Amino acid sequence: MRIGELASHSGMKADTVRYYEKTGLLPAPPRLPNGYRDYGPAHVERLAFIRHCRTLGMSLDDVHQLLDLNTHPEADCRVVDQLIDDQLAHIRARIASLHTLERQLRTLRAQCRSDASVRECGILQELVAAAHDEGCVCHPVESGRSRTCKRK
Amino acid sequence: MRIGELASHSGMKADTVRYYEKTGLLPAPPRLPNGYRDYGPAHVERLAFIRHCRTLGMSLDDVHQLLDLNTHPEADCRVVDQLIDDQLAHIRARIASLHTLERQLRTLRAQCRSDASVRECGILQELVAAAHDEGCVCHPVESGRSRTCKRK
DNA sequence: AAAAACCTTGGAGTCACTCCAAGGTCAAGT
DNA sequence: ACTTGACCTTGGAGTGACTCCAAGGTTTTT
Repeated sequence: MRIGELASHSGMKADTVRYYEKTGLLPAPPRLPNGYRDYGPAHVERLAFIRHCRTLGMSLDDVHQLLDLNTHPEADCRVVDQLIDDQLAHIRARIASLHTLERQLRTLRAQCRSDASVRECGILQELVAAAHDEGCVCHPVESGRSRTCKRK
Repeated sequence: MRIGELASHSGMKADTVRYYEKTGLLPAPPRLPNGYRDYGPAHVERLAFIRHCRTLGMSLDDVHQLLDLNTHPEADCRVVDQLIDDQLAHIRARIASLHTLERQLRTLRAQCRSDASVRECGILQELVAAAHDEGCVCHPVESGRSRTCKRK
């Protein structure tokens, strides 16, 4: 099996496969007489494993760890456990911060009348006001009273 | 105002400020006789604008566009509008995919008994099963009947 | 026989910084 | 006067996870 076939079989580019080989994630396969890489079922499987972990958001470092664990089956399962827990915590934090961001942008978006020129655009005025440190709609101060971006 | 003062005032590193200058986002300031950069209020303001946009998740390219728009106040406000809309769509897509991911990892995490060795770890078995293309708990096939990762 | 589609390598580019080395400058303390 | 330490300068390399390119070799298809 040549690299292109392996790649398309796994839904990645040949470049990516070569990159994984370079970083040691995928072992170098034997070569055909013409120098082409010649992959077998073990490579397909390992690549599928990597891809699956990647779709779960793991870093290549994480995947590397898991693959190493596979060769030390006597090790403690809690390592795997912890890795997944860390991943989950990371993702939950990201979701929370994206929710905040979405709320901020929604507020900002509501400032625009769309038929105006940039000069009068509520969004830009807000953004500039933020630069003046005057408070803005997207980052309101909870305890303060001046919640708008309009100056003074 | 020297670069360190400007940076700490804006909550970034001096390196970042120099990087912004190199990429043309922040205009190069005059220099003091000793060669140090000498910043004024205009730089503080522009940097605050950049920082605010960055906390809203915009790319430096986006920020660049907005800063350019500021110098063409007769342009159509819809450009700004569209930029924010794109940002919002982007963020919502990310949130959705992270939610999916979280569900997948939660399912995967539930496979582990924690007191076992790696050899018996449900998580690793699932991940390996995925590599066998056998279906797995984290990526169930909706219409199929074999929903578990156990072989056969 | 020619063209298209593959393969090889090495290296550069992406994004938004971050860090480092090697050196220059300046104010405060001993 | 001297040293320490904190700042500043430049250029360049490193990060993650690829992606793209050039320049060449090989295989398959037309």
